[in-house]
Amino acid sequence: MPRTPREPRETRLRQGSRQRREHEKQELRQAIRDAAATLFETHGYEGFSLRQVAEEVGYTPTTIYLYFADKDALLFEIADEGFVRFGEQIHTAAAAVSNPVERLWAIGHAYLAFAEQNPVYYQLMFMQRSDFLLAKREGERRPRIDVLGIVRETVQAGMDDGLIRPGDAATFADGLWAVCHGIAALRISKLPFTAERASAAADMTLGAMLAGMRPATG
Amino acid sequence: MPRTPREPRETRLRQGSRQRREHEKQELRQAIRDAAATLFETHGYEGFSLRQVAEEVGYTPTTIYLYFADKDALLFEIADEGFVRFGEQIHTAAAAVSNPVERLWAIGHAYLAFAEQNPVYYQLMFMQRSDFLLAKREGERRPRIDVLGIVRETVQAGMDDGLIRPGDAATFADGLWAVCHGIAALRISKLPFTAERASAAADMTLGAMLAGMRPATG
DNA sequence: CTCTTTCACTTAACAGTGTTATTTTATTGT
DNA sequence: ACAATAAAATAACACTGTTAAGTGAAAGAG
Repeated sequence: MPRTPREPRETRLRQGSRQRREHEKQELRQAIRDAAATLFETHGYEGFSLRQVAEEVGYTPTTIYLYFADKDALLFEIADEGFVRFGEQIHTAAAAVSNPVERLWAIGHAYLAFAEQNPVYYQLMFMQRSDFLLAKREGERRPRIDVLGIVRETVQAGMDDGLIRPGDAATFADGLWAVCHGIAALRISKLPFTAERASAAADMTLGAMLAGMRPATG
Repeated sequence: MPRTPREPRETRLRQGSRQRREHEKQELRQAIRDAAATLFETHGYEGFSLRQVAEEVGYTPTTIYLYFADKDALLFEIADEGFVRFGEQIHTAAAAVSNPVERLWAIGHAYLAFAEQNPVYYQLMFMQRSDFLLAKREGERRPRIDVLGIVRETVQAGMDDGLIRPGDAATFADGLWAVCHGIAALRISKLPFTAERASAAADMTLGAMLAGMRPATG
């Protein structure tokens, strides 16, 4: 039989109560986060309001500040969820293909698919608040997502394999990112850029770029 | 001697007065427009406020509404000035080169130069309020600027000359626009995308694209 | 079981924003 | 000098994010 601590029952009760309260707090925090996410997705960046979130979740606006530092912090958490989803999709798409050039193609299309399927999130993450892209979370050092890193490594692999003309892999990666971002951004902006047109432009552009990146003796 | 009209002096005075008043009105309108433009350029899209414009120009906020329908109308006029400046720069750059492929290169660099030199305007015109791009002004039918048209025609000319692989000129144009917009947008977003890096990416990307667009037997 | 402290939450308020209806002021026409 | 007209200002509404102060209930200590 183990020795009984000094105040076994009381402390246990105390801790249980604390735990329960903490749990409830996290639950409300999650509820706010969820309400904010859906409200953001329907109303968009400009129409997103803290007060509406409070209304939706059934509390006064000031209560939000007990769980989030300010509007930006809440917005950042929404973006952060988008970043992990984005990262997963890019990663699985990249992992499915071994040939570096084909992998670049797959990454590009996964990128554009995310933008097409989550336009409001893409807008937040890469257009209105691209500063979030580099913002490090509490404690973490490196930013949440590193698409550019994956692309750069893949380009480098292609160069090593002789599939891509030698050069600065980082610059190639920048260019590929710019191409994808450009198509995604034009598609999302309310220009007469239909899904078909964007898709055609993407295939053409990525194709031309990857073709242009081939070694001279191709 | 010509016959005197019924009320020569009075009507002339009347007209003069009216003209003067109308002139003053246009002057104030212009003053508002100018103040708005500079204020917009310093404070950016999000920090741009009608009330600050009124303050700057020395009137109450409501007076602005006697000259502009609403904030959007004022913003549109600012954007519109940007569009004409942009159009001029693109046009002169395009006119300086005859070879279609070289002209595409020149247009691309003129595009990026404008974005680099007028980031706040570019942001308004092509990022935050790209809907202005298609909005037709009072009376005019077609939208203010048609970069895509120039690019498309140049691509078509390149195809006709056998310098560009046959295909859909519109899709090629879309792709080239996307590339430029992507680089400009990434550059403007506060990412660690220095001017040199953007320039290198631009040269590489446009180069690869134009190379990839060459006929097969190149 | 009572008292005190702690904590979640609300109320009230401030400083802004765009926008509208109403009222004052100045200018013009008769 | 007086009436019509146009320009500008006041006051107000409905919002926004955010902060300081107050309230009420639960938790901890004696």
